[in-house]
Amino acid sequence: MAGQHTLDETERQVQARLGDLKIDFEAMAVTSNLFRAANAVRNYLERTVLAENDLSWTAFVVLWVVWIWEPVESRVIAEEGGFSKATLTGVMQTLEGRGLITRTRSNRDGRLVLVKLTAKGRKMMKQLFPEFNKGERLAVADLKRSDLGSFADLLRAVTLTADSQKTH
Amino acid sequence: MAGQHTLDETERQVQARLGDLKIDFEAMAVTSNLFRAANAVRNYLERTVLAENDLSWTAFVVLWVVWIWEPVESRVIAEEGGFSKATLTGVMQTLEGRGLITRTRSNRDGRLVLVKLTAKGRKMMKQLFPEFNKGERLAVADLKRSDLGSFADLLRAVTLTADSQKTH
DNA sequence: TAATATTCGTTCGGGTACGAACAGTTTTAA
DNA sequence: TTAAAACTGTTCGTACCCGAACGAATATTA
Repeated sequence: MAGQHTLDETERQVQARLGDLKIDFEAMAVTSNLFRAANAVRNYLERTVLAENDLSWTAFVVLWVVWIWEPVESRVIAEEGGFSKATLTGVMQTLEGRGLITRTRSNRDGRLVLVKLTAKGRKMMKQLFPEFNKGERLAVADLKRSDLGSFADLLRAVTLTADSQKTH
Repeated sequence: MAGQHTLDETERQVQARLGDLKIDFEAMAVTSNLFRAANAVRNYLERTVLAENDLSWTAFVVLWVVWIWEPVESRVIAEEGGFSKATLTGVMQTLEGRGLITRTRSNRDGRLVLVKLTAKGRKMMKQLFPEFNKGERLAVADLKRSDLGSFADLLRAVTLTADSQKTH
């Protein structure tokens, strides 16, 4: 997945196809590398820690959000995890079938569904999350420790900007 | 999708569930924000520029790689785009059906498939890519221009580290 | 040369992933 | 109070998305 072509070569090819149209290559490099990085980390964690527990990435995110904030409403899980309600319904059906979470309709507001972990789900997360975090640590192991904070800030800024565009 | 809970609050909840087990919260923040950012940018671009041309994210990536490097072998597209060969086959069938790409078996090596853009595909990319790049520029518009280079470098470093773990 | 191993793209099965349409619930307005 | 509007989670249809198994082609080895 590490692009085998150099950045310079790519820029030349783009310009050859667009004449002298102005392209923001720095922005292009950021988004391109953003997806390479996210994919690489995700694939790595899916193939190691998560595969051992037979969990997909999304299933893990759902379990994580519920683990931290239970009891939690479906809409919060979708928003926190960054996927649609439709996706969430399917994933939660799988997780409920495996006895890892429970869903109950709220008494206070009949539209809401409250999600909790079962004892089995809680036990799994207590063992799984520390291993997952070890994987996260490995993924950033080659970065300078002092860069991590500002790195996270840059990523947060991108998220805010992109999300704000969404509504306009 | 912007997490409505503060980072501090999340850390407290994690520690409450794990006792004094050591967790690398900085690594956690980086990977968590990495996925929020990638998702936010992807959703934004899919709903605006790509939706106008009825293209999925993956379909666009395939078209982009072919546009730049045609004629190009399937395996290169998969590697460059960061998805599996199985995924690629399906997406290319769709794109071929829409008359945007062509696939021909290589004479030199009968295992390889060479992919090219049709005139229609080329015309689409020439109009589409500049718009897509405008979206990329907007996504990083709130970052300091001088930070973009090092930001891309950090992302590249994460990719390299995660990919190298893959083989071990 | 002939058996073996490797590489490539496809197929298959199962699990995401989304927007749109929907039914049920609650809130808002008149 | 009732009609309209807003909100929540599910279903539906379609398109990804992956690992594993596969068949065909090429490379390697003896």
